[in-house]
Amino acid sequence: MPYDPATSEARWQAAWAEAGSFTAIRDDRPKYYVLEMFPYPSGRIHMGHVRNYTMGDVVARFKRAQGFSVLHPMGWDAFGMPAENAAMEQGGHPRDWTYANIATMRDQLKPLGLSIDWSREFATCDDAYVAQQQALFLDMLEAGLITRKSAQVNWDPVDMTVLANEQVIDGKGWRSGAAVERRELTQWFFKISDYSDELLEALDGLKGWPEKVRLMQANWIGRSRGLQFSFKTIDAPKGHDAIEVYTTRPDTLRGASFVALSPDHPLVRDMATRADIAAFIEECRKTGTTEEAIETAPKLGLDTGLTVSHPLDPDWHLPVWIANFVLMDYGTGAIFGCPAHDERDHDFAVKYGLPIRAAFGQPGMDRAQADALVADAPFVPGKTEAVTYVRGFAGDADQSADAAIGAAIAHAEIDGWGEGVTKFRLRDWGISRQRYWGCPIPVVHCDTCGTVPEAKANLPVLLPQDVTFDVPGNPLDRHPTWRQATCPKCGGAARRETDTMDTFVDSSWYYARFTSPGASTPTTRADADYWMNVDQYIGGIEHAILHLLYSRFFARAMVKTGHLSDAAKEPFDALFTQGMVTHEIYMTRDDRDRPVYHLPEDVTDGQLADGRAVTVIPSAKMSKSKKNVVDPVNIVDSFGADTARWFMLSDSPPERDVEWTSAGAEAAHKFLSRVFRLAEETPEAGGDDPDLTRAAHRAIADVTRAIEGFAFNKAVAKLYELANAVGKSQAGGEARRAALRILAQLMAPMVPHLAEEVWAASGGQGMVVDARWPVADPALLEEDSVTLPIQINGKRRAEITVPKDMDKARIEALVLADETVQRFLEGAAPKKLIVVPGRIVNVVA
RNA sequence: GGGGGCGUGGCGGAAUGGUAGACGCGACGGAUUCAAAAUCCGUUUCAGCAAUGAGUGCCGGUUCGAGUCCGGCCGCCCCUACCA
Repeated sequence: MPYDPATSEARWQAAWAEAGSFTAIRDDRPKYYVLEMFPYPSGRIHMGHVRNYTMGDVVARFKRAQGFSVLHPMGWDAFGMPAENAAMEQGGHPRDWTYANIATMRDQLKPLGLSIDWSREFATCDDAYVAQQQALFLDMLEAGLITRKSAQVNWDPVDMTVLANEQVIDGKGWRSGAAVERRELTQWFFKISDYSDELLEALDGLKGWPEKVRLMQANWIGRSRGLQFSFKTIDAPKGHDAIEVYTTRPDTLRGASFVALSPDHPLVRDMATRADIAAFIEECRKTGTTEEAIETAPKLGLDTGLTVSHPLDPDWHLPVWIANFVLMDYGTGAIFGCPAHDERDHDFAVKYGLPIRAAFGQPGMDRAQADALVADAPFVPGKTEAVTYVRGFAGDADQSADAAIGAAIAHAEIDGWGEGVTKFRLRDWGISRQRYWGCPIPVVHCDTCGTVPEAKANLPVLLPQDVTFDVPGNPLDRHPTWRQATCPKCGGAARRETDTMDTFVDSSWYYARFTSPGASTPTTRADADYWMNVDQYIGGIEHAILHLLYSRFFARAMVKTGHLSDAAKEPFDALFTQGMVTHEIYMTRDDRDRPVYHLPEDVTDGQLADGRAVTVIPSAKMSKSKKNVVDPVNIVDSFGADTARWFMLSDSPPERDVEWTSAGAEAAHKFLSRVFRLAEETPEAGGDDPDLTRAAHRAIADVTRAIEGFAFNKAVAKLYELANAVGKSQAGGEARRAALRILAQLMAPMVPHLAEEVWAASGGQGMVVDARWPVADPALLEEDSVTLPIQINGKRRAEITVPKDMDKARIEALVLADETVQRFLEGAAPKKLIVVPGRIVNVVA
């Protein structure tokens, strides 16, 4: 019987489903919760999904075999823009589009044979999920975790919608192409910044997370210590007696040469009646918000004519400028410029002819030398380096910047003109979206009572079905009746909030919902307490910051609102970030020399069907635009799921990118066919083979260690070795079948269907999915004799094979008697002889 | 600018400070076949017929011994950024 994954994989999947093998149940086994980041239902699964879910499946099946009660669920991150875009482009309704996509993708995912408890499946757009997310929102609102405030947004005047930063391209809306405006809107915010310090401090405890991700989060939270103080203004408009500034470098205060305000600063706004200032603000607005634009934008400034007095010397007056590089939403929107020790300030001072005065110089420099040092370029040494202050005001002249900053803050606090402040880069999380396809924010606006939370009894607030997308703007806004509501407080007429929630909200607590997906509250504590935390979370590095940070915040919010216990405030014990699936890119050029890309399946040996040669561009992430995509469905159809799974795990370490090649896929399939044949064709003759038994137990130890260390590529290599050992062995009958059963068990987490075939063919009891993970016999791991390499002066020159417990003295004697050693020693005695038992011998001549 | 990571055969990649290149791909040779596919058996870091020599981006250091540890360069990749 040939290896026929098409029929056998479906058969085993049915058998597992029948047995309920993957239904997660609370019992007295230790629990293990494996979770892969759930997919967006875009319409088709891609190779990245296959890799992600295969890795999770290896862990889930492995832990299950080791006796854990495993929770391994799947769901859909189902709200979001693409559904609305599809409705706009092709008509139809976002809901229909989404659920149709989910059905398609579920059908594509199931043939992969993942050990998922499908009974827990949900989509974040399900009414039940919306209901509980809204309940959670109300609880958070009550707990003081949510606020409503005015914020600047990117507004697309044509589509009449708010755009995310990444949807603004060159200052234009990505869809409409219209120039994006900045608008002030009142928005809902989660008060994540209340947790800045805690979210930062707790990173240290996340031992199971990659260092890199913890660092990225720490940088994102961005804690800094500095001095906040004000400059007294002279002749400023009413209400602006002082300009508040924040600085992390108060030690350079006496090197200040100007004060600069953000174009959005309140003082600037109040002065916008002046034509030159209004024009300047307009000019700054025009500079795009894209990275390139910011990077290449020249420093622009406008002298307001105002002056301020220096806090250390009231007679010292500094000019007040408006500068395009000062951000309103960091610090106070105003800075003092110290050109001597800041690159931007230096550029600015040179351009506008402002003085450049050094606060410090190289150790030992005097004031003139220090000023000369900074004339052409700023002097910005590390904060721990010793420098000499030539315009200092606190602490010794010779000290590090760190010491001087501390002294400056202390000085300002004692004198009473400033205070030490810790600031964070992390800002509150704005969740209002002026879109239809998201979770409605469950509040109403009442003329009498103001903004009022919807009553829990009235949840869920569901989206209306009768909407169209043929006109720009939010369909909820223009719906004839949906907005009409009753105020839960006074019973009067009220208007429903038409903003929906950012889809990051949906994915910030789905892991908790999986512990009791049908509950009529967000979670049930017994289930959440049993299953949380997620023991192993697996997903892409692209979610290193936002999704994971929001989830950490949400877990804390759920603790505060009683939906999780304190132990779950860090929801993910261990995190693994897997690499991408890449493929070569095949390109030709059209008659106007524009690139034309070709699908891998249309290219054979570097040629198209019509014989034209393609240019091969090095591997990159699979993307539709480059056409370097391989559809998992095609692979599963032609080779079977196990081949796709095996390939995804072999070759490259899981955290690195893996390049999909057709040769590799064929090789994987060839190997699996060979394993299948080995199991089918077990000869009865031959009897025992102690070497094979040893190889099997060696493999148990190695594969177990490799899987535990997320080194799936190494586990695969060890399985090749065991399969090769079986193939070469003369063992027959039960001895051979015993080795094959071990092979089946060890391969089961990776290629579960084939493993069942091999298990059944070699006399395994029941299904391998229910077999307990094998344990290596320590006695079989020990070799009787060892081969010791002999190094002479660190170079390997010979080797000896000795019984494994031979004592050092006898080994030394054997080494010295060795022909090669004698030749190198030329009769002399060795200077030194190092014997590392069981490992190596080194002769120092 | 800031932060992080990585440099090992033709390729993907192995290697608790202890035989560099496991395992796989590719290539080459052979068996089988009328022939091919499939399969099986070999060889495959480089130079050399060989003995042997060289070899983990470059330079230096620590060590009996360095791909691995330390210092300095070079190159590539990723993230992040006018954050005061």
